[in-house]
Amino acid sequence: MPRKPNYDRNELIERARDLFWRRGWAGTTLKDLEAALQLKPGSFYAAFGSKDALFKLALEKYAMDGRERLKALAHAHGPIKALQRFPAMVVENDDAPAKACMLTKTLLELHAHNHPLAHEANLHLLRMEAQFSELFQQAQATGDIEGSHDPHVLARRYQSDLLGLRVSAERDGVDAKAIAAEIAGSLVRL
Amino acid sequence: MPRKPNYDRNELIERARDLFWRRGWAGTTLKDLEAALQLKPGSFYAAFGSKDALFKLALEKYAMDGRERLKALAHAHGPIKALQRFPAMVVENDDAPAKACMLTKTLLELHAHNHPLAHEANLHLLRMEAQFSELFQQAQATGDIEGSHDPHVLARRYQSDLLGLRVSAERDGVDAKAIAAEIAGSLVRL
DNA sequence: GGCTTTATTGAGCGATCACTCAAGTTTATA
DNA sequence: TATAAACTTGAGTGATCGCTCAATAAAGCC
Repeated sequence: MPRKPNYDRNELIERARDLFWRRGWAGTTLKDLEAALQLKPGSFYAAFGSKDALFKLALEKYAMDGRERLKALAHAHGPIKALQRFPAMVVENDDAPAKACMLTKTLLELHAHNHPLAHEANLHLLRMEAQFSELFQQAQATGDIEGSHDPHVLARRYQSDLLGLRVSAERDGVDAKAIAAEIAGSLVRL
Repeated sequence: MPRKPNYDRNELIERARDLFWRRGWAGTTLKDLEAALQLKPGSFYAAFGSKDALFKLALEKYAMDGRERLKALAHAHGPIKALQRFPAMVVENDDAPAKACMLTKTLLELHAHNHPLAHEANLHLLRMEAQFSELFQQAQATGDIEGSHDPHVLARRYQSDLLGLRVSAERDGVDAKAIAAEIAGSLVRL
């Protein structure tokens, strides 16, 4: 009976993710979103409810993409090679709206305000860490790295290094690829 | 002939630094600053000119404190021990307004907007990196670490690890002290 | 072609943003 | 003690914030 929206909701969320990722939460205004999504205020609020609700969807899309990229890498090259290639992959993606991690940016911007989105970002980071841990565990099972290390400890350190790498990559005049190579190299000696 | 201000300018800058550090640039309003500094708008603008000008002063104070803390550590324990203790020192400072680095937060929030303060933050990070490099060089001179490593490469990686550590420390449920210990530990095997 | 249902539009809401400025107050010098 | 210079005050500026809503347009079902 009714009328269908003349936009692709999924594509709108992706465009919103790119905006939020680049400009941050406070740095992205509704005017920006209306321009990027080609939506008037009324349609925007009919479709998404609020700026925060859309940000949450954007965060989820961002996090899911990250998990799937890692999973694809592991499926193609095995656990240890996936962990070694992931840092460079993240840093060399020139199409991305920013080098820094959107979860990091959200966490740092909103954590002090006890904003629910900061907690949301942390949850996504935890899921990513669990995936790292799983890969380390698999790498131990296949004998690629020593079995004496605690995979959770390895994952925690690996993620911290990744977060640092991506902050560094956002800076001007820092050779992030070199840092990525060093992180990968440190996994060889395990 | 004139009248003296009834506040300590330096103390006001420190209070502003703590606010900005915690809440970020957009997240700190002039109302917040007026309340924390006990200054009416007129006095505020007479004293500092603008929110951005005060933020710049706060950044400089933050960066200088960091450099001096590292310098004091090196003077007390020598270069290699200073580099080993610095991560834990940063993470265990419970009085600080935040665990994350103010330079990182500023850079990530404002870089996409080409805001001058993002460039300012990057400059302070470069000065810090130079100080790390100098300590690595000294550690090589005293034979504490191998001479084959490029101190600039070591400093770049060390700083990246530190940035990651401090992002991790801002998260809930992450054992940052353990990560700090691992960063320190990796310096022993050089 | 009605009829229902949803999408679209855009003017405009109250709140808050960083900031201004004229008037009043305090202090040091003459 | 009169004067000049700097500091303090706080109401109020225009701009922008996220968001609302009544009016209008379009699409599927009978």
